[in-house]
Amino acid sequence: MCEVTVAKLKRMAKAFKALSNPNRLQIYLEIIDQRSKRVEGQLEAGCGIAECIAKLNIGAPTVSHHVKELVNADLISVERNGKFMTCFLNESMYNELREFFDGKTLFKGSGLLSTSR
Amino acid sequence: MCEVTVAKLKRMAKAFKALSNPNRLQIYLEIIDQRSKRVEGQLEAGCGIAECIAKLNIGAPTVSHHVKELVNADLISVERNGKFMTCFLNESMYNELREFFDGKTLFKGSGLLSTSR
DNA sequence: CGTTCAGTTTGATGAATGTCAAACTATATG
DNA sequence: CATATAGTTTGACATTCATCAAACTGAACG
Repeated sequence: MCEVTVAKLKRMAKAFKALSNPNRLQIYLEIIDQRSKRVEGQLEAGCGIAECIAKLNIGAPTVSHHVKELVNADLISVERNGKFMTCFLNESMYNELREFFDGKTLFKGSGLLSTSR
Repeated sequence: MCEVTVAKLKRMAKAFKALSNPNRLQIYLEIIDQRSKRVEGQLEAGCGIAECIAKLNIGAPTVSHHVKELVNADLISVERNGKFMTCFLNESMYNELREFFDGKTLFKGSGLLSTSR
């Protein structure tokens, strides 16, 4: 009965870990920002990785690594667009995170801790 | 103009890091859960650390360490109550996190990445 | 005061993390 | 094809993390 709950907990922890590095968090925010521009009209907005490399003061390999971690945590997805890579927000994960802090969480009152293991 | 933003970003990253460990996340959830019970009537509910030690399958020193990290990230506070320690949710941080995923974030459209440094 | 219960502090240790430089791959373009 | 641009992979390194056992502190209680 708590199997789903434990799985969700681990997924959440993984997402939080991905957002726990300031540089990665900035990349994620940039992607959210770009998405809002897409909503404003243009279809395929997305966020170029090149931009992140240019704007953050860390090297390209590190940005590449961070983006991969965001993908791995299901927070974003990446698509090749010719020479460029474009990042897209994973809306369902974003919603899951929002609900987590909405007080509507499944965990609430579920006696979570008794599922130790 | 972005000083506040960068500070908030770091604070958020720190909070996410504190929630990035499954055991710590479980402790945090237990505290949220206990808080809801307080709202239901009893005044000083809170969450005993002893309970966490009993319910999680990690040792007391580790729980103590995790609790300290949650406090350090401003997610909770701890109070001595005779022989026991009691944990309380930091509501303002909880709200800050909720707003973060509400689309009402300050970061949005603020050209965050150009503040590299 | 001695003991017990609740939790902390102090090492120690193996694992994971963030970063970079160097070498690599893939796409576009002259 | 040669070159440039965008990004990845690999290997290395210093730092941080999660955990534990052992020793400690602080409150209650007989």
